[in-house]
Amino acid sequence: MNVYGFRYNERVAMKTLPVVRQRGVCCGLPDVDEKWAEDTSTLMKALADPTRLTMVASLWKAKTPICICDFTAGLDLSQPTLSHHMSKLKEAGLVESEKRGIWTYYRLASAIEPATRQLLSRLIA
Amino acid sequence: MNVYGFRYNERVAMKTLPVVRQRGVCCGLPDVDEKWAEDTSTLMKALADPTRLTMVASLWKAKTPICICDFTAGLDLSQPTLSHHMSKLKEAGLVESEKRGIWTYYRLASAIEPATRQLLSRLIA
DNA sequence: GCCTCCTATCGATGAATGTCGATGGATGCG
DNA sequence: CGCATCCATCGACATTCATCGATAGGAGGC
Repeated sequence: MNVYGFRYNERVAMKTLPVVRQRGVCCGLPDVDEKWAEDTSTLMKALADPTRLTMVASLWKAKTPICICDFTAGLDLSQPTLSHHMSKLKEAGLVESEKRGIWTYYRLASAIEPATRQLLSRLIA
Repeated sequence: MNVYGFRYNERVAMKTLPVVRQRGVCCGLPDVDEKWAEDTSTLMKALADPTRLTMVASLWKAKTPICICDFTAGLDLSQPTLSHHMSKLKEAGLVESEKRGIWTYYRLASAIEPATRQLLSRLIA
């Protein structure tokens, strides 16, 4: 027996893989916080699209805010689609916008959590 | 004019947001590698689910490989669903498996790229 | 005041995804 | 050999999602 509740067969696998364990009995799992999983998956979903990743990376690298029309010129997608993606990023708290004249300028949200910011730096840089 | 191809209105916004720019002309975007976006989004997709995140975190924290039946005991989902999620993680290269007896043991893939591993450590720890 | 441009929203549509029950193969126990 | 257990796969289903065209509102040039 060990901390996981199953027995090892020392002869065959003293290493890592239990070959003999009680059938029908499953071992305990490490504790994983449910809320963490939910929240993190939300963030991952926001980043789980090449277009949105490109947008985030652009805003990350650009020193100047960018508006939708710039993306329509650079990416091969329709304006509604890009607007839709951007609004998802905004909803995820990754991006903030400001309207000036007829343009809406987007930039990385200033309130991004440090952990998330570090994640992005790992991801992009 | 600046490097992005638009003019600033110094009076109103000498800071960051261009208010006057040439209509109908969109500026250049920072270069974002297309393959990077594609590959990264694939990884994000693999992690964009609470169940899969829980699985990865469990394997990350556990010092011992875990089999599907352990997850069925701990998570409130059917065995086919968990098996399906695990195969997605495997397909993404995050997880590897070994069959011993009637059990299939899963663990974090040893070949995970260092960058990805660091990402996970940021994410989980 | 009219026209042009930028953008957000709506509705539709096809694709991807998460979930399950059923099934079958593989393994080991008695 | 018969039976129980673990697991992967299949088919089905409902939900979500990415994308587009159409549209409407807002802002500015002329």
